[in-house]
Amino acid sequence: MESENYTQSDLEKLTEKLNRGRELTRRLREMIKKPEADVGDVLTEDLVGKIMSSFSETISILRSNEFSEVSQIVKSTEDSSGSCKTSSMKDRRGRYKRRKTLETTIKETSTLVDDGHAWRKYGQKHILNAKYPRNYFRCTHKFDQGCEANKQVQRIQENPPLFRVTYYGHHTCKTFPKVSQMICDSPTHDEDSSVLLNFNSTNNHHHFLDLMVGTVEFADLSFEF
DNA sequence: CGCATTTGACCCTT
DNA sequence: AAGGGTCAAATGCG
Repeated sequence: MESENYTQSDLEKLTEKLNRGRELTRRLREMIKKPEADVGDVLTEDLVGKIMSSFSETISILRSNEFSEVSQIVKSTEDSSGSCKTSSMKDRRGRYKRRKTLETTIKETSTLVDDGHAWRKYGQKHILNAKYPRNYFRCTHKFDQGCEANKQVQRIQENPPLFRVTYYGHHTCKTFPKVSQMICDSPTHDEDSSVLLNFNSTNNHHHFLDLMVGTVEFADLSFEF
C-alpha cells in the first residue's frame, strides 16, 4: 500500500482509533478469559461492534485520503447542483450528483434502526468484493419538500449481524417523525434483499438521535410485532 | 387505488 | 471498460 500525505489531524485520529480498537480488543480478551468476571454492563456483542467500528473508521480515514475526495465528515455550504429532475427524464438515468461536498456520516450498527425519518428505497446494487448488496435510500420528502438526505445501508457481516449505514446530506424536511422504520435482514433467509418493517411508535423518537457508533440501544424502544 | 419496493437498464466517474 | 449510483416500469402491499 503506497503512502499518502496525511494531515497531523488525520494521523492523530488514526492513532486514536487504533488505540481504541486495541483497548477494546484487550477488554474482549479479558472477557473471554474470565467469562464470569463482572465487567459492568458491557456485552461481548457490544464490544465486538465497537471494535468493528474502530476498524471501519480507521479504514474510512485511510480511504478518504487515498481517494482524496470522499471524507468521513465534510462540512460544506451547499451542493451546487439543484435537485431538478427536469427535461427528458428518460435518457437521464443514472446521472447523479457529485457527493464530494455533501456531509457524510458513517455508522455501524448490529441492529438496523433509522433515525425516525421516512426513507424510500430507490436502488439496490451488488458491490464488487462485497458479500452483501448495498441498498440506496432517499428521503421520502425529497420531492414534496426538497429534502436532500440520502443514505446507504449495507450488511457487512452475517453473524453477528452488522450493518454499515452511510448518510449523505441532512434532512431539511419539516415532517415530524412519527413512524420509525427498521430494516432487518433475517439471518434465516438467503435472500440478499433487506426487508423493510414499519413500526408505529408513540413516544420514543428521541432515542434515535442518540445512536452511537458501534452499538445501538435497543432496550428502550418499545414497539409491537 | 395509491404509494413503496424490486430490479434491470442506463449513465456517470474513475 | 468496470464499478457504482440512479431511474423508472413492473410488481407488491395495505
